[in-house]
Amino acid sequence: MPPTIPHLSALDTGCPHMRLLVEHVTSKWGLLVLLQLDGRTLRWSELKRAIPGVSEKMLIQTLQTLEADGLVLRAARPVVPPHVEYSLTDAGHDAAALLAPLALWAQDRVREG
Amino acid sequence: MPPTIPHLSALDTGCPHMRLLVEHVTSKWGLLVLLQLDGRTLRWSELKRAIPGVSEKMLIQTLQTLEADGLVLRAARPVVPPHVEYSLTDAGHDAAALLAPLALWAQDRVREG
DNA sequence: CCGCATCCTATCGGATACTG
DNA sequence: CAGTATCCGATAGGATGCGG
Repeated sequence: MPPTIPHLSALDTGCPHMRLLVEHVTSKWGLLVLLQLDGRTLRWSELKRAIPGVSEKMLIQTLQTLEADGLVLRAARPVVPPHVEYSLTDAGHDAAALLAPLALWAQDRVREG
Repeated sequence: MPPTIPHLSALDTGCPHMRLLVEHVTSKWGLLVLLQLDGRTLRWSELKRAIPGVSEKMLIQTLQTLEADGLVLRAARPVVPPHVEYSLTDAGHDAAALLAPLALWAQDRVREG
């Protein structure tokens, strides 16, 4: 079986920065947030409802991490009560596009076995 | 921006089994093992040398997890001293094929920012 | 050469309560 | 509504030493 990429020539598999970013987007809630925001904009409360089981702490923390990574866009309107919308940046959409097939593959595999 | 997949219709984003498998293949050492074994067979000691910084405990543990998931194949020849070879199953190769682009994307992103 | 067992610590992540 | 603050248990993962 041939390798998927021209073997490791283009990839520094040990790079810690790359690892960190991968950890962020594949983390328990990071993955769900990116998939939920793929192709649409959601308010904080909508996002929370769309991801059953997530705690407020983890949702905020995950969103802040992904925002710092430049994957998630936070748009706050200064009204009362507060109105905050989350969406994906172009880079975030790229990430979602890479993660969706991975999630689908994993789901298909566990359905059989 | 249109969604990457026909929105969440085919994907149960909350499925714990799917999550677990994703965690395994994207884990700190799981990712590196799959990429290193992509397209070639390595002995345990070779694999350890190919992944700088990995402890024996984590390497074994990771390999056993991936083997239990049906992604890694362990072939032990009953000689002394022991000779054990690791390679990818077809499913493991599929996983590597999905992970390599993700790793490359992450690497390209951290190089800029 | 390959792997198991034990200890130890840092971090992840859940529960709860409080604020502008 | 959209967070912040604090506590606390579980686990990931590193260090070390032993065994066939």
